[in-house]
Amino acid sequence: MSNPPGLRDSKKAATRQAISDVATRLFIERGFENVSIDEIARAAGVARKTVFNYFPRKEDLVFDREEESRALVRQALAGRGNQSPVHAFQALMRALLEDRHPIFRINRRPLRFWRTVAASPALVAHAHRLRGTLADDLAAMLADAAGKPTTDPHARLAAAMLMDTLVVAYGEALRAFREKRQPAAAFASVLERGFTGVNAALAGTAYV
Amino acid sequence: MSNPPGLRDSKKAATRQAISDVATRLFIERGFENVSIDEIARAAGVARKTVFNYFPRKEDLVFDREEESRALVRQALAGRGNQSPVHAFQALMRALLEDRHPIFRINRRPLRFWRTVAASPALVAHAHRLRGTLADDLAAMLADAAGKPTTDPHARLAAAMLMDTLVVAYGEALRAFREKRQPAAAFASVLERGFTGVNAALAGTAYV
DNA sequence: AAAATTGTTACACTGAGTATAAGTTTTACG
DNA sequence: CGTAAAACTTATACTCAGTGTAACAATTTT
Repeated sequence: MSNPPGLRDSKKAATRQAISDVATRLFIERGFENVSIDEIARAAGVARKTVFNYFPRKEDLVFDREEESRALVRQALAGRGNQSPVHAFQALMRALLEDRHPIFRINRRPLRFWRTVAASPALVAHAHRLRGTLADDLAAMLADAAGKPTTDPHARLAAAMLMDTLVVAYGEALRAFREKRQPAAAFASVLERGFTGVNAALAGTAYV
Repeated sequence: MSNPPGLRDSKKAATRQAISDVATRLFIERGFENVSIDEIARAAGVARKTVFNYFPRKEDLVFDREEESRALVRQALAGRGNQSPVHAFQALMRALLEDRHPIFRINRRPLRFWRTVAASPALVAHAHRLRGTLADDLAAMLADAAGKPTTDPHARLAAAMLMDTLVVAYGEALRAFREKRQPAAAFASVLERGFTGVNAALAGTAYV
């Protein structure tokens, strides 16, 4: 499957990284809307088309780590043993928090990142869109794990509420960090409230 | 405040309606992505710029009733007496369902509408975006009603979960309608589950 | 009936995103 | 090795959404 990297692949990785780095810098300096793909291509010493090659939409230059989280969840649900799908998901989140997993990294970088996002209507819109598609995916995974049809409303409800919990908890953790309070405690507090809600909502179904 | 309509205003309303009707028809016939603003303008006998005058973004030709629902909620929260904000919201939703309010209309029209939406990635994305901004607005309204800062995480959690409940319940009602089951019952069933979850999540806060 | 408002239009422009074919570099294979 | 196939990059040209501006036309006000 995964052969030794090879010159081509490492060049590709380098090009992709170069474009991403240049774009990130420009976006932070001047804001997402005020940087054109042309500029990014020029600054990265690459053709306009090459940028689109790696990042089909401009927003992908900012958000390009969806797949990572999806894989994490899929994996956790696959290896959940006889635990219920929702509890497996909740256990995963608690573990990620406990292990300080990079996906929940709470420091100055994501703070700056989300500040850049908040400053751009297009990026805020894209973030909402991502939340939506991730919730849809999670719903399908939960339904699948419970052996229900992928459109089961209980799965959709559970997935959406779990996503909300994560988003709100993470946002609150960042706020706590900014205000020099305890981020992990803030995160956990919202997390447990949300989980309590989900468990109550789904009581009596195959998901909890 | 509201003077008699006047020729200008009625012409405006007519133009807007004409554009909207033409666009709706074309979108249903050929799909959102396969109809350009130019075509809509031509078919409506109006300048391209006039279309953008009434509908700043192409997606607004499809979704243009956000404000309506926002007003409904704002109104309910304003006149809630000594009821908690979340319960006032829940009571409103139960009442809208009970009264067969047009906003929760369940028949062939919204079914076709959402089929058109589902067929277009851009429209699905926009629907997610709308869900997000409506949840943000609701959070601000709830926080405001409870006398908390607009960024209160509990308000955000409640608002997001309430939005999810509505979206999933409505989707399930449409599905029930399509499958000739009882839409209202399906709606109510998801609604009450969601509300139970929200109430459990927010227990002990100022919101329930 | 003239003047002031306000909506419509024509024109020109920017920038995202797509299509295609030609040019380069890497890899695979004899 | 050296050549051919595969894969990435590039140039070019295009479509379409969305914005800015100023001229124009219709309505409303006085």
